Amino acid sequence: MKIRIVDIAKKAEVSAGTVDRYIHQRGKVSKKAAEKIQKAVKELGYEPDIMARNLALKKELKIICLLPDPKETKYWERPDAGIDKAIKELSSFKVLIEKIYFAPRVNAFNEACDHAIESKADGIIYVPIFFEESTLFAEKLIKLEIPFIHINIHHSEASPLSFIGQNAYDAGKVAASLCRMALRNNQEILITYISKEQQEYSHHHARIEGFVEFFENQNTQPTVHHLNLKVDEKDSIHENLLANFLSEHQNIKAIYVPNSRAYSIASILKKSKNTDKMIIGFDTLDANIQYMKEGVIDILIGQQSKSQGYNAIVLMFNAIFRKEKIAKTNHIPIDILNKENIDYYEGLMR
Amino acid sequence: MKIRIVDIAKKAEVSAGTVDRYIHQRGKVSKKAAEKIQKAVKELGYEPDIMARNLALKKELKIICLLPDPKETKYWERPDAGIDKAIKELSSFKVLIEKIYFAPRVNAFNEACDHAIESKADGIIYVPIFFEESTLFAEKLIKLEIPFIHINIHHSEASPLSFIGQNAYDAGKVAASLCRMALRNNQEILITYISKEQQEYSHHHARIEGFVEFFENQNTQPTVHHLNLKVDEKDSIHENLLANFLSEHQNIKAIYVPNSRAYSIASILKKSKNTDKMIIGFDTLDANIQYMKEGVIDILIGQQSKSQGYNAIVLMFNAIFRKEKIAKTNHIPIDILNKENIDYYEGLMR
DNA sequence: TTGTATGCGTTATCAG
DNA sequence: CTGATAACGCATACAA
Repeated sequence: MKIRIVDIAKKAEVSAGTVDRYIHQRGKVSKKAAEKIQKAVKELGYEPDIMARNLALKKELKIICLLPDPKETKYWERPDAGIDKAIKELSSFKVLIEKIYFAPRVNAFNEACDHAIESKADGIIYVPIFFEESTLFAEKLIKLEIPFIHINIHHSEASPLSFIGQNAYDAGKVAASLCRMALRNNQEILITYISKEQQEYSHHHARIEGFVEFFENQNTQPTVHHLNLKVDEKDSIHENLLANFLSEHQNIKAIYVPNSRAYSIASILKKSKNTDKMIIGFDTLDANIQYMKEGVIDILIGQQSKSQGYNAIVLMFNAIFRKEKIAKTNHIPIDILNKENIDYYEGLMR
Repeated sequence: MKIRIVDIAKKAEVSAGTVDRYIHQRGKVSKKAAEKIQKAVKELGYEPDIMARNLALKKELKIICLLPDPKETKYWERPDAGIDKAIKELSSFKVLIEKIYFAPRVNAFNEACDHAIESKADGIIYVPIFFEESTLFAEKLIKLEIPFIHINIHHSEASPLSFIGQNAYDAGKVAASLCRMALRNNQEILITYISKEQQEYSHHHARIEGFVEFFENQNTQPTVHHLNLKVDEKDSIHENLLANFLSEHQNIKAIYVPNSRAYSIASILKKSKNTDKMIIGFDTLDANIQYMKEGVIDILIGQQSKSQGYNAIVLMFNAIFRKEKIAKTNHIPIDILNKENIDYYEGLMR
């Protein structure tokens, strides 16, 4: 049978109002009353009725999500879609979920943070894309006692309520394990990191580390080359650099791209009809998927981007609305995708 | 702003009761009233408040789940766990979820079906493990107008409200694509199907078909051998059969097990120190995972068993409680698992 | 065929 | 500090 507030009120010989004040520690309750109520709660085992609570609630909770503008970086479309899904799903609850996009630049990030703080949220979800600024922001939030969750990028020094994302180091190892499976003896590997000037991300480096260190524990260790390219350079420069590198190192049979820009390498190789290389990259951007279906990209590592956005919201909701304690880290699976299984990816997330 | 029943009642110049009767088509409503209400609903856009509805509801919905006894077939532990998760999550709603286990035999299945029908459920979820009996059961349910969902095994002839599970044929292709990646020229493949006497499942055969047909579309086609074993036979018989087969066909480098019994092949190969074969199988049973971590099994194809159970319930709940229309087929991703990513599998499902 | 009143469990307000 | 009571939006029983 269901225990209601009035049930424990009767048992404790006080009124429902007092029980409510005790349970939610609002207003003052005398010691005598508190003790009696505590006893009654323990004996009867009260569980609040979420439905009734939500119906009676006056003010609504506010959750703010800060994320890089999907218009600027395509990757963020999917977490964004996940957030939208959560918004729809939670629409019958009294929660207001507000999204703030920021351009992937330090000052835009800072502005967004300030804006979020002004909005007086009950919980904040953000992507700690800039290390130091994120730390600063976290300190402010802690001072204001606003709980916050990190998604996608690991940054435990800011001690968020929870982190939800992939273990980048191990993701690199997974990529390496697939290279090892496919490569023959003496074949070599090239790691191409295409990044913006002065803007390399720690999780990309972790993916490289994991990849490299995987082979250090193997019996036979293929030669691993590195080639760093800058996003701002012209395509033709990349084409030349890559072509030269590959012709100097004829044994390279696999190219590892530790961020979502595999499509860019794929485009070069496709143009030059250099078709015998294996490409392995990250993230299911449309462009990546397209090249995978054409057979240019062989493997993509997926990180369930949509589900990350979705679950960040749901976690925060459960934490502040239902007062559940949530896990400090929520590691997303490291998904191996190829031409054959890509069509089913993130199936039930729609 | 939120539109309530009284809002549209006022607009339509009738009482809330009439609106309620119209919306839920209970009781009679005059044509004039119906039209006015319809117009008001269209203009204002009414969305029922799930919370308030649930609070006011008298009787609770009943959902029954029929699934093979996890005690008899280990595989079913995970869908079962998923069902439990859904039960917990929906506990604040007025739904009663009842599980019925059956031993994996025809008469036990039939008994369970009868029992389910007697229980007068509002929705039934079951595993159509026996083809003809499932068809019969489906016909009864249709006659009784009880909606039902199939999980894990595809059986569209019974025309369930929805099917949730993997595309077995494509899963076979995924397995094949990984073999192709790993195999060198001239290396051969062995398919071992370990089944019970007179009890082969169509989805296992589909996994074999998909596997075989994948290679038919490739340039170079490895030789594929077949070896069928019966579960009831002694281990030693299997050991001998396999040993003989492998010594007769020295070029076999990969063994494909189209059901969850890869551990059984792994155990044989481990014992005989036959360590250079690649094993690829299905499902993350503890035994399979164990052998994968030891390096005996190389690849497992996962089908998110827990999430299947969980989502079956949630889907049914949404269908009958929130009256959502749900997709006829819900294909689960075809997950590629190896030693490196297995620890993160089904991460957020806990 | 229609309108109205009561209750679901909680929150929030207000008078004691 | 405490108790009583009116919402919240909907379902349901009953009266008209």
